[in-house]
Amino acid sequence: MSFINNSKKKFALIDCNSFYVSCERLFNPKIQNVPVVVLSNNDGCVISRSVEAKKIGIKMGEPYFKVKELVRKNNVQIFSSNYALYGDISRRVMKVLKEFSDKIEIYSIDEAFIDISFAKDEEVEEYGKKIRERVFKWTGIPTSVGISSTKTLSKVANHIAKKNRAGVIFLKENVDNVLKKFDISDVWGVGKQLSKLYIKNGIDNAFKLKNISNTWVKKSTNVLGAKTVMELRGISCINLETQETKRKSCCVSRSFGKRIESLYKLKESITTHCLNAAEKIRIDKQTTRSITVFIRTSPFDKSRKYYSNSITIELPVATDNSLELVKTSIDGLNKIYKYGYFYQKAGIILSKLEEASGKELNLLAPILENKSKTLMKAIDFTNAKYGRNAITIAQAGINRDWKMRREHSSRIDTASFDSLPKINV
DNA sequence: TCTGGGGTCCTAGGACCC
DNA sequence: TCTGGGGTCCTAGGACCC
Repeated sequence: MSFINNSKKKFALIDCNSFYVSCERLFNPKIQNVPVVVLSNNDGCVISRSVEAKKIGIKMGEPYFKVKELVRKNNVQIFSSNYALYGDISRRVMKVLKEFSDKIEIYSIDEAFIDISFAKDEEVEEYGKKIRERVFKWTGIPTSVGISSTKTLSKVANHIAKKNRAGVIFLKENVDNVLKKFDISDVWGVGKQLSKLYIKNGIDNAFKLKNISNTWVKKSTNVLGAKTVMELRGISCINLETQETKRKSCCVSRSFGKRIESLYKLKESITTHCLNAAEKIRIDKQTTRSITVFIRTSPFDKSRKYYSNSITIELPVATDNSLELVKTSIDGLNKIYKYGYFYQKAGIILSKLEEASGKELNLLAPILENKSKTLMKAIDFTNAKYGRNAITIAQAGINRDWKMRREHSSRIDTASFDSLPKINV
């Protein structure tokens, strides 16, 4: 089984350039050729940068407050993240890509692998160009395309295509010269820790990694490390995941706009997160058997004592019922809350998710069960129609002064008519 | 003053069983 | 005083990804 002939495999990785920035640019002609940055939730960190912003020296993941001076000096355009918009544009991009191959793996919001093994070597680059052109024409989003015989190598190709602004890069044979110039920490699957380990052992580029011994890599890392090495050698062992599988856990968490102390406010936020998570799993027709509640103070604040704690509660019967989940999570919160700390973040994780179709063993009351199902349906319907949290429960709070900051939102939602720009004629 | 959020997979080690 | 060995299952925590 493991000796399939991979020599003719071809993976194309299509990755949207500065995706969030590109989405904002779709609706704002004024920000086309100027430095633009999109911030994470709470306007915390830089998570997307235009080419111009990169040139100025704004780093990925940098806290916003650290680059404020740079932003001011260079008149950088700032946007709070707008995931409703990005999600919608992403679906449109993926729809276009599906026309090029039905063997597609949507890997993240802004990138997808497709299998184009059917293309001949001499046609591949042309094909890549065609993909780029059509995505751009139909959605307005610029992309980079990397093509090679393994997913890891197509990542390398894509990285180079982005850096060179080449658009399309096809890495065929003789990749060694490319790999020699490819930084070890840029290799897909090599993170901070592995980089450290490799560099300590003199392996500082992808070529050296490709040539280390199997025994060493297996002993020093794990199966994933070994797979990366094989893939650099052109032996495909990370398959295309074409099936859209349901999630196995569901986490909803947020940092607060300002630190909070009171149990009362933590309850509001945990309740809100719980309602949102419950709605998410109901949409996917899933139920949960385990809920984790966690709270913590800021890990960056050295002037105060750090506190972080979590509790996991197993549910006797798998459920998707908001009220039940809220009640359970609040019980958990009561157990881990400590007075006297300034909390920065709270969240919940639903795990052990199951298909909702499975029979629930609630002997007590099928009637009760039905009633609550109807209620959940009504809540979901109303919230879908009138906006998230249109219907909520009192415990989720009304003021919510802990809500996250979003001071630079473009307020565009391509999936909602209400937020379409108004034109005066 | 101000540092995101949501996932997956792997492994070591404990619990348990015979 | 001496105190097996091998197997499975589960979980917490770590590392990685975007």
